[in-house]
Amino acid sequence: MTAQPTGLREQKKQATRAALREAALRLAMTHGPENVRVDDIAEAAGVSPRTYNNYFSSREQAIVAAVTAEREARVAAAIAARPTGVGLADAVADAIVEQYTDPGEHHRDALLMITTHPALRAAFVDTAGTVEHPLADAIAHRLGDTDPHTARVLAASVAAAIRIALHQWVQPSTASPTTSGLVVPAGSLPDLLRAALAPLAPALDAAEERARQRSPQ
Amino acid sequence: MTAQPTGLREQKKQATRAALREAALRLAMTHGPENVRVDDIAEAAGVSPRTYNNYFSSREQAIVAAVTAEREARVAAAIAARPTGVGLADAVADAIVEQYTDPGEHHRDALLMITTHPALRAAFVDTAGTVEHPLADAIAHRLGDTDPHTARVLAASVAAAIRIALHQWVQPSTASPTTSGLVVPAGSLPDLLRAALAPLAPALDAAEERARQRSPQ
DNA sequence: AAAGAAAAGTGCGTGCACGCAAGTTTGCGT
DNA sequence: ACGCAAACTTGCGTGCACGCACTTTTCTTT
Repeated sequence: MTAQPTGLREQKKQATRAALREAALRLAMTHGPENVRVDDIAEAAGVSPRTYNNYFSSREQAIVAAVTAEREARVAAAIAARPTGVGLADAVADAIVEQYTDPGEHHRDALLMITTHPALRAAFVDTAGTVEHPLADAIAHRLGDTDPHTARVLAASVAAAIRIALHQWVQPSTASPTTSGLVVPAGSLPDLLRAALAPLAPALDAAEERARQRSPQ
Repeated sequence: MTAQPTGLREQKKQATRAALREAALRLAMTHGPENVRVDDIAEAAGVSPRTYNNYFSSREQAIVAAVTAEREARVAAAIAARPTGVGLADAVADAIVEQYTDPGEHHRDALLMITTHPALRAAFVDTAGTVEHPLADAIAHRLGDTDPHTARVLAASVAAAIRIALHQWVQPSTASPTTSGLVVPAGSLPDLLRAALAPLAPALDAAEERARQRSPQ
C-alpha cells in the first residue's frame, strides 16, 4: 500500500532530508538552538539554504525531526501489525505507546534540550499532527475501508490526544492541585498517552462495532 | 467565570483588535489578499506595523478573524446554555452547529474570497483550533469539573472534528466516488459538522456517564 | 541511445515575524 | 491629586519563509 516510487530519486531525497535534520540536531546540540541559522544547517548538509526550506518550513521543525523521524509511518505499521482479534481502541493505544516509549534512547540529551527551549517544545508537540494521515489510513483499513470519514475524525482525535499527552510531558510540571485534589504530576509518557487516549476508546470501539454490523463476518 | 478586567485598557485593546481585522478584511476584499501588506493594514487601522504583530501572528489570521471573530466564546456559552437534561454529545453538536451555521450571512462574499485563496483557506480551517480551550472549560464544567484531563482530550477531539468539517467544506469538492459508492459531495456545513462530530458521540456520552457514576446526583 | 518530460536543487528578491529596548498610556494606592 | 508600576505601543534590526524563474538531475518513451 501507499506505493513507493522506489527510484534513485526518492533515495536521494530521503538522504538529503536525513542529512538536514541530523545537521540541524548536531549544530543545535553543540552551539545551542538560538545560535544556529538555517544557512549553517544547509551548509553542514551540503545543500543551498533554499533547498533547506523545501524540506522544512521552520528551523525548529528540522531540529525536532531528528528525534521524531519516521515515527508516523511506524505507528501506522504497528497498528496494521496488531492481530484483528484485539479491539481497535487497544490496538491503537498499544501501537502508539509502543512507538512513543523507546525512541528517546539515543536522543536523551536532545530531548532535554528540546524541553528546555520553548520554541523547540512547541515544534515537538506539533509533531503529533504528523501521524494524522497515516493513522487515518490504518484505522480506515481496520474498519474495512467503508466510510473513510469516520476514520479520519478518529485519527485526528487520536492525534489531538497524543498532542495533549506530549504537551503535559514536556511541561515544566506546574503541579497545581485542583479542587478535586487529584493531580497527575506529569508522569511517564506511556502513562500520559494511555490516560489521554482512554476517553477516546468508546468512540473507537463504537466505530468498530458499526463497521462489524455493516459487513458482517 | 473567566473574570474580565473590564477596564478602559481592555476596551481599547478590543477596539484595536476589531479595527485591525476589519481593516484587513476590507483591504483584502478591495485589492485582493495578495496585494495587501501588513503595513497597509496597520496604517488603515491607525497603529504601527509592529503593533499589528502583537495582535495577529500572520497576515491571513487577521483577514480570517474578521469572519470568525468571537465564535469560540459563543460556542462555549452555547454549550453552557443547553439544559442539563440533554446528553453531552447532543449539547456539544447542537451548540457548535448553531454557532457555525449563521455567521456567513454578512460575510458571504468574504467567505468566497477565503475559499478561493489557499493561504486563506488554511488559516480559516486553523481557526477550529481556537475553540479548544473554551470548549474544554465548558465540557469540564458539564462533567462536574472532575478530571479536567478527559474534558481537554474531548475538547481537542471536537476541535479536530470541526477542523475536518471545515476542511471538507472549503474544499473545491473533489467528489471522488470511493469503492463503497457512498459519497458525501461536500454538503452544507451543518451536515458536515454533524457527520464529523457523530463518531465522537460515544466518547462524549461515555465520559458523561462516568462523571454521573462518580458523583451521583 | 537520444530526446523530451518531470522533478529536484538553486539564486534572488520581497515581505514578514519577532526579540529587544526604548517611549507612552492606564490603573491603583496613598 | 500625585506618582509609581504595570501594561500597551513603537522603531529597529535580524533572520526567515516562500514565490518565481532558471539550471541540473533523474525517469520515461521511442
